[in-house]
Amino acid sequence: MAISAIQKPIRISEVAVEADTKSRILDAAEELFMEHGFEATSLRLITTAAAVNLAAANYHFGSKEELFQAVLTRRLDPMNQDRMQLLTNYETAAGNKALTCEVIISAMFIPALKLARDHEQGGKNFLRLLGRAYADPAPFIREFLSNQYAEMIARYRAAFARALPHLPREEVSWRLHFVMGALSYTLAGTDALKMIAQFHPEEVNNDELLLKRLAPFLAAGLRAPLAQASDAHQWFQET
Amino acid sequence: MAISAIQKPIRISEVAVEADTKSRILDAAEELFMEHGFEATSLRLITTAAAVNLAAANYHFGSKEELFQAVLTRRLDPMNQDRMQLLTNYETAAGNKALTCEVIISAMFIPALKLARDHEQGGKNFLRLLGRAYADPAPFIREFLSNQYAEMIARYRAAFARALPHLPREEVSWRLHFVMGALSYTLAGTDALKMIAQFHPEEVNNDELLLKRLAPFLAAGLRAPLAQASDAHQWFQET
DNA sequence: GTCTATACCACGATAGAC
DNA sequence: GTCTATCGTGGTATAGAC
Repeated sequence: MAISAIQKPIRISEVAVEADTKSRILDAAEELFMEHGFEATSLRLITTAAAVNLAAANYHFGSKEELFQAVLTRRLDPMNQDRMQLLTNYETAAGNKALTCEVIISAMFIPALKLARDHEQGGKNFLRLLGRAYADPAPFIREFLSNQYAEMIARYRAAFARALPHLPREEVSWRLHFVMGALSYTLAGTDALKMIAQFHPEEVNNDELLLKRLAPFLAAGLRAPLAQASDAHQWFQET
Repeated sequence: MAISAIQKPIRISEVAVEADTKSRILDAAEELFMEHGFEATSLRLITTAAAVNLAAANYHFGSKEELFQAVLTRRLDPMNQDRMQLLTNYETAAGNKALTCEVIISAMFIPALKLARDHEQGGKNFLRLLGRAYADPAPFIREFLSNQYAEMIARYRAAFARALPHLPREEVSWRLHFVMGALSYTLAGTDALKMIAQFHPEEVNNDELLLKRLAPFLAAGLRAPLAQASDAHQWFQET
């Protein structure tokens, strides 16, 4: 579950070695992908920063795409494990009672915040990388995330369905989709914020404060009354 | 305001000419950018599809980036004009009274729906392209959209601030940010939907139905009570 | 098994001929 | 305006050294 379980462990016979080639590539790639995005980061830049040969990247990871996936997996996998564990803990504590939307949302956010704070500086940028990847059109990224998230999404959809028993299952799925959208967009942001308003400078990069604002917004949206067919005219009849 | 006002008009002296080189490039680029995204679409692919020489793209548009901006501007500019005009109309009709969140949201959505329906097939995909561009890390895209949206965003922020007088201005800005995020993510989606649930097939590509679900969700979020400092513990104290 | 040098083809861009 | 030729850089495959 820890990061070390995913990286190739250093062989015991070696004592106090430098990080091996594979890890050095992974670290350099993470930093550069976070800074410039996937397409704008060249393998030559990565391997130069890692002080390894160009061909080593393809040798260890197969392709640039697989290297990118390895970078994401290393942090994403533990975070999603945490999310599901936290949800299980909450459900156990609640016994037969359904969880509230707020509690479910906090189970999604807390592991993300932990990641952002654990690797101070690095972790915060990783969330931005993740948010961007979530909206990336590249099929390999979409498919990869789809697989990485499938189990977690299913667990959360079930939890929200219990918390919102009056909503049709379809509506629950849509609203979960909106929640994921607002979350990833918000995490990817910082640049987008500038176009909307001037904030207190210390707030823009404070993920905790950011999510404290986002969570009530989303919880209220989740609890919104189901739109009736008779309401439709007030939205889109005109023009 | 119409699209033809932005494209270079065909000179009157020519009768029933074929679309000129510049327009052919623009049309082919729009279709291919929508299908594969910016980075994955090569100028060689575009110029081949448009049946023009490779160098013609750079001659007419300067660079691949500027060609992309031209593709966006052609449809985005009229849409944002429509949005602001619609908001003005609503405000005039309301007189001194503040608009409701629902009405303001509909002023954002209706022009997007009009675009999606006007150029059937093409327009729908354009919204996807737009949603993706909104989350793209490329600096030139972020800066371009920032400029394109600045005026419209300012108008809407003011409208929401009037509709939500009890909220601090900062909170209004944040919530508008969340609204834009959920909207663009939803528009960019279709792929992301698959990871969340199986829907009625006819619904997945029905933008009108989609926005009818999104609008009440967002309106409820906008009206959410402001989180008190004393509420904070229930969100993020743990772990 | 690891790592390196090198070659290959596609890309965006541009200079110069027509 | 349009085209050809060419440049530098990108991802990738492979042969061979250790």
